[in-house]
Amino acid sequence: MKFSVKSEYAVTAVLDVAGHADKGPVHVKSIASRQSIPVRFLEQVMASLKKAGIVDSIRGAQGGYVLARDPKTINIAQIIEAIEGPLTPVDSITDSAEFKSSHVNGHVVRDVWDDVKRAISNVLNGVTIDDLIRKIREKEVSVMYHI
Amino acid sequence: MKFSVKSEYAVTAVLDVAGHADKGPVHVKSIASRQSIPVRFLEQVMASLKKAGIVDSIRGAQGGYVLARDPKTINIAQIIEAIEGPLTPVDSITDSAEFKSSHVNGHVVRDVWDDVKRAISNVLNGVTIDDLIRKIREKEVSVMYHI
DNA sequence: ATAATTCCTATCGGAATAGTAGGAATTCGG
DNA sequence: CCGAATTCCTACTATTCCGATAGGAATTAT
Repeated sequence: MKFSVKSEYAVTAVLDVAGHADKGPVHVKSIASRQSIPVRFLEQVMASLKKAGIVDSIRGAQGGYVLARDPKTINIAQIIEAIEGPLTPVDSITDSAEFKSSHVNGHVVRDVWDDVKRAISNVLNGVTIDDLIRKIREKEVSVMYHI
Repeated sequence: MKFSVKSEYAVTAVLDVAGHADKGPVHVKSIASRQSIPVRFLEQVMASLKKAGIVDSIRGAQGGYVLARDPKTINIAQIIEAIEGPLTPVDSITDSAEFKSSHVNGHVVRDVWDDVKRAISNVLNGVTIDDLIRKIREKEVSVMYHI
């Protein structure tokens, strides 16, 4: 029921990279300072994102990170899975035990849990990085006018 | 993104109590053994459920727990909130900081988070104990025929 | 060569989870 | 009225996870 800060960082970071796609590879330090994320921590996040094939890295001086795919094909579910592992890992604990499915109770409860997961999954799969980038641009424009 | 075992226990226990409503107050020990939950742990769960007004307790010998309300008016969200506190506690961490809403990024991400929470809430609020009891009865019947 | 970067791995403190434990308070049945 | 059965209250503990820090190796542009 809680979202890890790490996932939040991850999405934010991907957005940041996407938003600076024009100016060449984005390095961790600048993402970190723009988004106020601990640099050293963000490094790890980026590593996971890379392993998941969401970003690509360019090593060495003037290196950094770049989106690995079209923002339209990256959704939030993928990012979160990159960080926290499979979103529906067959629910742990009470799973192993068939002896438990003998009390129908447990089974029914787990059905509810599954419904919840499905709901989460739907939301998360329905939002792409591209969607969010657009939203951000809109907001930025409205802020400009506001000044 | 994870559900605590405690919440699972709680729902299961409420179901158990509801399912034995006829035979007078249900005591923790029998719930625990039927549902294979550590007795001492379940005690605490029941205490929370009581505090939340979901069950009532009868103390002393032959005491036990009873549903405090009509099963149709108890939904899963209420039970989980009884255990883990408010389901949407205005999202913590990045909330306090207005300095962070200056990067629009964070804001957009939190919007997604909110959508997820709303989705969870919808599912959980939409399922009552009565619903589950019915489901259980159906399954039990089908099991009977299966024998 | 040097500086800037990603990469790899280890460590750490604090919080949360899941569970255990002791014993007080209440109440029923005999 | 006694004793067994129960809830109640409070503290403790062990393990895991989370957010973060840290050291240094590998890579590469300049």
